[in-house]
Amino acid sequence: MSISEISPTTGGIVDSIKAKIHRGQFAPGQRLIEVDLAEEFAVGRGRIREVFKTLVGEGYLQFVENRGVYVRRFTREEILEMGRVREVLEGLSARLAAERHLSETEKETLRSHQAALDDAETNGDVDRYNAENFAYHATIAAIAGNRHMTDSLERVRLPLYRLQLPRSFSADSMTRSNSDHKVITASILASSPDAAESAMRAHVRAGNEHVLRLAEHYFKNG
Amino acid sequence: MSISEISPTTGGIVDSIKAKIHRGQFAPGQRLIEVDLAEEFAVGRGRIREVFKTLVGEGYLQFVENRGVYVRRFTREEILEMGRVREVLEGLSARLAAERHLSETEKETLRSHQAALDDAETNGDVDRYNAENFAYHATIAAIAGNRHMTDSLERVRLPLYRLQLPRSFSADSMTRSNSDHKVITASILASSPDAAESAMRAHVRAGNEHVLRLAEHYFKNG
DNA sequence: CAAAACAATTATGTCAACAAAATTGTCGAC
DNA sequence: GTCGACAATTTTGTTGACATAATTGTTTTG
Repeated sequence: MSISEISPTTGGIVDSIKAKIHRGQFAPGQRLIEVDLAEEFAVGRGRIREVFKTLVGEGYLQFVENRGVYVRRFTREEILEMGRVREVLEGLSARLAAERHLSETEKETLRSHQAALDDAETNGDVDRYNAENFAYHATIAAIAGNRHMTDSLERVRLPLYRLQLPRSFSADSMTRSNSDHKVITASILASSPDAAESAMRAHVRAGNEHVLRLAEHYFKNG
Repeated sequence: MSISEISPTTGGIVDSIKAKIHRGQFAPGQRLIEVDLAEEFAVGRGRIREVFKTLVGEGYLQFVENRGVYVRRFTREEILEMGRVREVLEGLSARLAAERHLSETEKETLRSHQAALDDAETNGDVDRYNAENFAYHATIAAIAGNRHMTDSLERVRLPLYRLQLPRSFSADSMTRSNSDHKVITASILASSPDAAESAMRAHVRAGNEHVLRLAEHYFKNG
């Protein structure tokens, strides 16, 4: 521990808690205690309270009167609904990326991410494929360059973070997923917005069906 | 003013402030003062502070350190970016509505909204057409029945509230807008998701171009 | 008269203390 | 041993006070 800990900004605490939720360190349904976090970040309870409200507004936490806040937990139906929204937003992401005139470095970045996916696929490395999959979609969104789209996407991606562990690709589904990726990558590089969007939508739609096969205990009320 | 004002819930204050922003009672860029609102709602400053943070998380307010919060104000570029997101989300709304098996009362509701639009159009009543336009899109979203879609839509609709006044239809643009509506209505009633989505997207895209013709002073940094 | 320097006011940032509610733990009746 | 009633503890709700920063108003100076 450093000698004099500087009090972190409110935004810093917000990001820190988000990161813990992303990593699964704060599990869905878990109750967060004001005093514990106040001590951890060395700030007053009021600050933590405000941080909680911000995260409620952003959809990360759920508030219950006189009982505090919980990491938000979704029902299967909610996740399927969010999946449909994600479908069109990821589709837009691919479209916007394809509409832009890509710089040579952007093209190279996209190609390298595709290469990483290909590599993970041929090696049958499911965990690495999963991680690269996240990075690939993030890269396309970054190239698309529409801040409000990425904001909206972040919200409907929330259930993915806690579902990323059960999302284990079989060798078969990994091959199918990556053949989608290849089409999307080629469409973006070829500046074909229509093709990029429809390929991405089909890709996300296929992934959403995975949710139907998950056991009940992953969801709220189960 | 009532004799004894009961202290409202945090959620009630949140909704009340949202409503004032929708109505334009709190104008974009306006600074909101903690003590004033604390007095108005008869609660402590802490409560107002938490309400502010929630509204920041939901995108209604902007926070500046040591200077409080302001009603969020967008640049023209931001509004155009949000317009593209709105395009695909409204498209999804129309698609989902068309995919559902509508009850007879739902069909009747949709038809009556279309009739109201037609009536406003033939009478050349621009203000009423504008109001009915809002109601029409809300009705389709309600029929679609995807809560997360409407949440996402609400966020990207934010600039519309403060732009609804300058959005004055000419007789010509009103006719064009309503001919879009007729296609959308028919597609939903005919259970044609593809047609409904593409018609809605074209409709929103056309409306977004309106933003390009607005004077600079409507936007942030202008 | 304009502009800078200073003072007064206003608004936000932070914390500590107390009240109220919920949760947990303990004990006794059956 | 299980269940309910009661007590102890924990956690959240709310307020007030004080410190700090920003804004406004006033005065002084060139």
